[in-house]
Amino acid sequence: MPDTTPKPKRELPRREQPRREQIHEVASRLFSERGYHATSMRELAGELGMQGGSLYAHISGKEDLLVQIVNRASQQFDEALLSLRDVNLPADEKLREAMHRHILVVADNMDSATVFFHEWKHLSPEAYTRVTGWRDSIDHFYRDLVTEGMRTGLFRPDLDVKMAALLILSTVNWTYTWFHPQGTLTPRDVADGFADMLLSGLRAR
Amino acid sequence: MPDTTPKPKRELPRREQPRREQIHEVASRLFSERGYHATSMRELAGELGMQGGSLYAHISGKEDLLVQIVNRASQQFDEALLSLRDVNLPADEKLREAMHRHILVVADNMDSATVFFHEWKHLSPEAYTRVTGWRDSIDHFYRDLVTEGMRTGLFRPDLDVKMAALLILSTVNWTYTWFHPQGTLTPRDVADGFADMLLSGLRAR
DNA sequence: CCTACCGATCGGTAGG
DNA sequence: CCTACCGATCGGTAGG
Repeated sequence: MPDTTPKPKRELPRREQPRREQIHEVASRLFSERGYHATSMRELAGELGMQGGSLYAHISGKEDLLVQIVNRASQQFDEALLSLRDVNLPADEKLREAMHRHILVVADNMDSATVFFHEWKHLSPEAYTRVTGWRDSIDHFYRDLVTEGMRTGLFRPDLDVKMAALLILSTVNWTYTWFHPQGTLTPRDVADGFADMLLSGLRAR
Repeated sequence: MPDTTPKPKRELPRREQPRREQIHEVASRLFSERGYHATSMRELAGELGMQGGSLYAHISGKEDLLVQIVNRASQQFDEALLSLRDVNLPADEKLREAMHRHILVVADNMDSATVFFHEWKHLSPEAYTRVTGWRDSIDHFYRDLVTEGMRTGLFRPDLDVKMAALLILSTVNWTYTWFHPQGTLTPRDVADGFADMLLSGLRAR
């Protein structure tokens, strides 16, 4: 298919993002702060310095925007975690690394992550199914990791795999509610701290 | 003509239940399924078998409904946990009990809990402040619990109190996303399983 | 990207 | 609790 996108009359300065990228970013912020349905296209346009109707020169509709945000978030989780599958690491170190990557994605995309966790249920059936597939694959990743740890003798042999995976997922996902990217704690700090406690337990020896 | 009215998905509102109670219940369900802003007062009225305008004979406005739901949820968390403060139990057993109560509140009010976690940021300043106060007091409760465990030698002496409290809170709060009250796992199962793993760790001895 | 506009629907009210 | 209605605002479109 030929590219029918109209060429801009002049090159934008390099530090300026493409308009679509700006829209994505501002939409993520507004959707996360006010919620998807509570954000009007006119508010979004206003923050971008344009009129409401002008948005539709760049996007096809409001739902399209939500789908984009959620899709890109899923994709980032996917890339971060699934590439770890084949890495040759002991299960405990792999867990630490997975949690770090997982938290990094959340921390680097606090807005999209919030939208992702809050609005994915309200997507159209098609997009909904894709997100459900993502959730399953991430869940599967952590279950496999736990299973491997048990098989290699690094993890307790009596673990409930499903519950252990849920325990891990809870801690990394919930970061979207409290983490402050500008704070003193880095994603590395959080991942290391959480992984240590999860691996060794709170109880004194 | 047969009655084609769709039956309510959960429990049939009991006839002797006050109207306000029914409204609260249905509103919780709709707000949790579709989101607060995406739910119209006419949909809510429809599910209750009345016309849109008739709702206002019972409530003062839509926001009032949200405030009620969030307030009652906060209250239930408060009652469940803060009464544990003065109970004389070793820290590990108290942790298990606190997690059980916490998860029980979520499990018994999946809809309100979802609304609570998703919409509290969108409340009016007054209600927002109250919820923030609740969050702080629950956070405080878990931090005190961890501190006590360290002081009495039951917990590792090198714990980061703040991080440990966040770890615990993550696991109990996140249950609102995956727990199924009709499933085979009971809140007791989840609390015991999670508490065991948190206390003893995933690592083999 | 703007102006001007569409039908639909929103939360809420008046009067019964 | 209903009927009838309000002004406001919604997402989106046409034509430039």
